[in-house]
Amino acid sequence: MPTIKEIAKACNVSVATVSNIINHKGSVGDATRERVEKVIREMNYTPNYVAKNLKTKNTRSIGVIAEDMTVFALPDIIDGITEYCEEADYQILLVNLRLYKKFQDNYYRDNRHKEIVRQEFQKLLAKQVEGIIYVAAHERLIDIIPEDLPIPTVVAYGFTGSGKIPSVVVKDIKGAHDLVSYIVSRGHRKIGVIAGKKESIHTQSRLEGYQKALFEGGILYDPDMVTYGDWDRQSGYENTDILLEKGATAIFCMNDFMAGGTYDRLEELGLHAGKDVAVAGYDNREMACYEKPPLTTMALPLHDIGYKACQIIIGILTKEEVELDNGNCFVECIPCIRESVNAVEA
Amino acid sequence: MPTIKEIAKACNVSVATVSNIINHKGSVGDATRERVEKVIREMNYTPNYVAKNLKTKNTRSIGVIAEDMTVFALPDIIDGITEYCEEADYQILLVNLRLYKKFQDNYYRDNRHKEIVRQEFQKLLAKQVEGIIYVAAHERLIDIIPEDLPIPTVVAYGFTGSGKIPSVVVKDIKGAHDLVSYIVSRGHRKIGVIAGKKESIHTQSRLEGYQKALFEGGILYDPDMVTYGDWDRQSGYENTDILLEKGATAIFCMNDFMAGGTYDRLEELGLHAGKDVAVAGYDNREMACYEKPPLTTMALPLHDIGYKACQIIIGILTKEEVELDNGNCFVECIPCIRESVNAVEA
DNA sequence: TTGTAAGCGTTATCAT
DNA sequence: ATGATAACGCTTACAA
Repeated sequence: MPTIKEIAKACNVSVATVSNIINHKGSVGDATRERVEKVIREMNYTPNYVAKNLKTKNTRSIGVIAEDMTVFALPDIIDGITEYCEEADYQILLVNLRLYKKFQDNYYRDNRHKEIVRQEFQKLLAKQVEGIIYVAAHERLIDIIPEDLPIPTVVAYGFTGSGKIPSVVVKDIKGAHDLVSYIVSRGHRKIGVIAGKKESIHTQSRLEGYQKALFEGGILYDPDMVTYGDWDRQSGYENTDILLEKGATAIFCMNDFMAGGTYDRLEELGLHAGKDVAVAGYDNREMACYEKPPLTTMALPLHDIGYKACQIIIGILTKEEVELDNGNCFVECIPCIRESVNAVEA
Repeated sequence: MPTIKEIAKACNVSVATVSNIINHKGSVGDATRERVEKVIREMNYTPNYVAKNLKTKNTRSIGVIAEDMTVFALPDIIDGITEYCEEADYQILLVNLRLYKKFQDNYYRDNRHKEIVRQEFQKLLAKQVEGIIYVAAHERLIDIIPEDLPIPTVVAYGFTGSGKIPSVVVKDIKGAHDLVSYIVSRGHRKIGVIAGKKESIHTQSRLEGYQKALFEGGILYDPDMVTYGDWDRQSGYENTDILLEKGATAIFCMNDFMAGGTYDRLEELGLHAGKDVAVAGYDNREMACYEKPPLTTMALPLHDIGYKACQIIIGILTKEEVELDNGNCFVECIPCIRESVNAVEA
């Protein structure tokens, strides 16, 4: 690969002139410009960005640290990041922590991963990225981001608690609210819920959304109508009976898998989802539209989360900061109304 | 961020000494080493990699060009790449072409994307990556890789045809063979197939595997027993009747979605998959294990494809080249035997 | 054991 | 309009 020096020599001009031509700076005569451009094409010259970056002290690159690429939310979030990067002409340095594979399910309680994260930040810093996006595998409090970083950081799909590090998260309260309001609008008054794990932020927010929707519908909130699962299909299956016994005509499951479990149990009981009992899920996983009947659910705005996170970080870099709500950016879910929530018969 | 010069000054030593200490080279006195290391820690110094890379002319980074991150195969492939990179201490520069979103379904017939690809290779070259992995969204002939690249390239999940650019692909023939052999071993002699699109490499290889398995089982190959779908659930549904009329006791669908369609039709007919008719899929998509009954299928070795691709490219860089079969590396599928293939009654 | 200095491929300042 | 040259932060002969 030729260098700018060789181009200069081949053209009998100085490197400064070649540099000016490449970067459309200064003023150069038309004749020399054409001559140099021709040689550049012929010799297939591309400027060495690492040299350029050293000199200009900007790399136009941002680091993306993913907790685990293979978790369902991540690809879409990263896709959103790459879309914004493409528009803004930034490059991405990708780090995949593979936390699930290394530490299993509750890696985030394992202290070993804190040190790993610290090291990765350091490496990215050494590579001179201009900002870092940390992508969590599921929403929770992310308190392992070094606070004294010389470059901006934002966390996508997780809260930071810190006022200094912006986070981009799902507008879960509104999502659940809208979904349950829809169920109410179909005439249901006895709406059971199969929640996720109690300590999950998703669970707490979605429960709040549920409560708001009930309130607006003038429906008494009965704490006994909410059961807790563990996000797995089996736990949806198991909690269904409890809710049915309490007279629920509709069941709001906090994810699609548990809704699938509810479908299973309903079928066993000779009941039909979307006919005898209304069922709604959350997340809009791939299987949701293949269930019978297709499951009404809330799609997570994953792509937009990534897009926003990137917008925020590049906004900080270019001083065109985007507005935040107390350090957080909330992104709205997209309702997927399908056939599993029947209208209740009068 | 301090530079090596500042560290040197703060320690009253030369930059060479500091450099030697950082890189564990040359010989330095214990006293100075400790003093310098202490200052490095105190001043929170990290070497600037872009300067280092400029000097040493290696970046220990490889470029990964993904046709579209959001396609189901990609995250696992990239996960495999990152795993190997982590072991080998290489970094990843990620480019997401977003081809599906830009050009819809048959983007690869659209000539515009060739120019895009060329440009991305050029950019990566400028960034001084040491190798490039091109990750296709589905297996097919990839003939758009520039041939005269100064760095090694490999394509993952696609064939190159060129002897110069290695490709890593699924051992589809064996996968289909093993799956169909299993069906045969369960006593089936009339095995229909719902293939994918005719021009797809996946379709052709899996058909060959099917034929081999029949041959080994001493079963006549009846071309009328193979129907062609378009990979979508609906086409599985539609082709089921044809096969049933021909007396098939088992149906091999070339992907899980079409197998889902077959389930749907069977249910309508009052038949039970895994009882009245055996059904097998391919790919092991997320929904496969949630079907009723859980679908027997072949898992694609996506993670291994990425891992291998990365191994090959770093192998070339380190001159420890890995062995290839005519420029290709074939990776084996993993059978997922579940409950959809019943034993035929005597 | 430690220091000096050249050089990696650029950009940018200042002359000419 | 063009050219010399210093500088970016580092590594690496080579010298001391």
